[in-house]
Amino acid sequence: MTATRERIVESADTLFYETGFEATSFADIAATVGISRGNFYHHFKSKDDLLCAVIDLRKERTRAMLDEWEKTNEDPFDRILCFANILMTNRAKIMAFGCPVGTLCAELSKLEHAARAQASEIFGLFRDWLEHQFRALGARDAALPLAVRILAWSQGVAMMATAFGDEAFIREEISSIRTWLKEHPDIPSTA
Amino acid sequence: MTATRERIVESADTLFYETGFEATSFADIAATVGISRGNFYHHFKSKDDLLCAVIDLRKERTRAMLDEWEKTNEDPFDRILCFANILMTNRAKIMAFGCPVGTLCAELSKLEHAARAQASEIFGLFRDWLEHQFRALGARDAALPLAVRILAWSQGVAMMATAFGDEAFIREEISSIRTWLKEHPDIPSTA
DNA sequence: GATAAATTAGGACAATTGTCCTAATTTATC
DNA sequence: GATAAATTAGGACAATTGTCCTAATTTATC
Repeated sequence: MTATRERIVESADTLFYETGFEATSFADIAATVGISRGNFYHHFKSKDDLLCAVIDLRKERTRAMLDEWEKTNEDPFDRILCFANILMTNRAKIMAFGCPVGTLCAELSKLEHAARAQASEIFGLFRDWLEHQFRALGARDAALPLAVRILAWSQGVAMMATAFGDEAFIREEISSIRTWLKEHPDIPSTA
Repeated sequence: MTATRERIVESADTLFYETGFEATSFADIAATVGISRGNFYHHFKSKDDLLCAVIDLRKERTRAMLDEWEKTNEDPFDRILCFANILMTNRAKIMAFGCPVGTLCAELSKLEHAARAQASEIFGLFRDWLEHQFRALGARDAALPLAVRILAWSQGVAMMATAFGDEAFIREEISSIRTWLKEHPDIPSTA
């Protein structure tokens, strides 16, 4: 049975997000899952191995979320707005713990951790998906710059939300993103 | 003599930035400063106390930097560009360790650390200073939103730089910030 | 230059860390 | 239902953590 393994990854995912990778101990995870501490090494060969499993889970879930947005929205414009709206949907957690992707990348960078590049790939999934949407909107060569721009924008808003805890600001920025999309000269079909 | 205390704070400042607060041990700092490990407690009553001293140092240096920008630039427009340019000036460190202010805020949030609010005040210094500059440019009620917007923008660019390590992107974004400032309808004197 | 105060070195401390090992228990296989 | 395999619990481990204490040393005071 791999149920235990999945429960470990699930708990580690939450704890790594809410308290950080380094600050989360096996004792913390064991207490949450309800298993013995020495039992981890039957499922993972090290804490780094567990981290890799958590990152893989996040990548998988990110792909699923992006697919879902694509499936439930015909208009690429609306799809991009789905992306912007996660700031509002997850506002409580973002204000408390920051963006899960950004904060993990930052922590692994400081630790010079081998999984650093893997974590950045989650950003890569968003970037590529957004580029695809902008291209569908007719942005052509501007698609990639626009994708990174809106990704950076959302990261900036997330950081301000963490620092100042201002929910109204998040709402206003999402509104600004919508206006920016509609009026952008490089996006012919929405202008 | 307080020289030792200052050297401790100095080393801690660098190490907290480059490897994180939690991941930096007294042993690490002691090795850098070249003193005994048990010697810290004559200068600081705890690691949290040392963190407070580091944050105070950063706030002091931020104030000094902002004063300097104000002194060496007549035009508030140029002053704001000084702010945007730190992304380029510190690009190597930002790509390696992220923004020192943002990453500290994020880490302390996750740790639910008492000094969390203190760290956010560094962002507050930038925000208030930027608001002051936008007001000087005639932005009136738009000054505060514009200040937080450009602060968020810089944070987003810093995070992308950390994740993707793309120096050209930083350069392009600073250029975009300049254009944005010049053409913004809420800033009469630059439009 | 003697005396008091400030500073430092070195080690002890209890707690915690990730890791590993072994014995017990559960589960799957025939 | 016996046997093998997979899983788990519990504890040992060496290393490291922040913290504290004491004795030695340096510095300041008169």
